[in-house]
Amino acid sequence: MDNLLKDKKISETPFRKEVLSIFAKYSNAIPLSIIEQDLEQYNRITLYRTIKLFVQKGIIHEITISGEHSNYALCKAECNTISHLHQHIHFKCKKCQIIFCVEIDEFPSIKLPDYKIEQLEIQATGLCLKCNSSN
Amino acid sequence: MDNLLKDKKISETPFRKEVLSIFAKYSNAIPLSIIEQDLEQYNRITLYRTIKLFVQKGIIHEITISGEHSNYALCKAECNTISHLHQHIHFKCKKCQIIFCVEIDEFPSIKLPDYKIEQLEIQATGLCLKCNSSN
DNA sequence: TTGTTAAATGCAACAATGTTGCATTATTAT
DNA sequence: ATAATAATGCAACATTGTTGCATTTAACAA
Repeated sequence: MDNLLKDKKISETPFRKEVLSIFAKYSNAIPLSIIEQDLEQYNRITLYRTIKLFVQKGIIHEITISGEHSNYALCKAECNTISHLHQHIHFKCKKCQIIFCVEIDEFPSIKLPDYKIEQLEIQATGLCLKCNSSN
Repeated sequence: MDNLLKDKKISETPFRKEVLSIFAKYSNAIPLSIIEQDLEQYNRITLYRTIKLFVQKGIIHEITISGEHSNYALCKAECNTISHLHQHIHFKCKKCQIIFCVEIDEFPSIKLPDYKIEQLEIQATGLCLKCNSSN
């Protein structure tokens, strides 16, 4: 985490470090509005550029859910610049509204004759661990 | 198709019928820009309201893919106002760039202990039937 | 440590996307 | 045909995202 920016060969600036620390603080995926809110030195333009760069470099990945703004979450080690391939799904809890990545043991595969499937992205909605148990 | 608007209990207007006919014309999912382009009597505001209404009424569904504008496609019969549950996945071909819904026989299920999964949405990328065979 | 170079930042200005109030027009149901 | 209701489209605005450019900062090498 500390050397993430150096590892990805991009300059370590206070702004980028602050954005990273915000991602680290949350265990779930967050929208730009949360980052904006939490940033000491907030600048809309710099934030857009930072997010774009982080996605490109495989530091974070974008989670898009219909009817919602994009959310972003830190990538695991297996991500790289070219593809964001995950052994996790994106889960949105209907009750607490929180969106997060959930690791799963058996990632499903889909058979589509004559197609070549290179990547799968799975979004699930329902009740998360916490909300499901407190029912 | 002809009675779709009446079935959903919303007024049949020339604008809505034209939007519907554009969806019918394409077999794949389309972004707003395509609809805009194809409409005789285009009005940005009315189009937004129409799309929103169609999604809400289960006439079309939104397909969101990271880094792209939303695409929309006609819903199958099994869709309703409350949930857009599909036995299909959303596929984007990396070569021809076309996004479409593909029916699949065995829709995967995911086991997540202590979670309650209510809906799954699957996006795949790769090569479509056409582009894969012409290689 | 300091100076040089290359990159990041932030302002201004703009482009695109999405929303709302309201008067007008069209559709629906009587 | 007419009254009631809903859809449309304009104006105005809000939000989201982008670009050029001058200034500042970080990285690197002397």
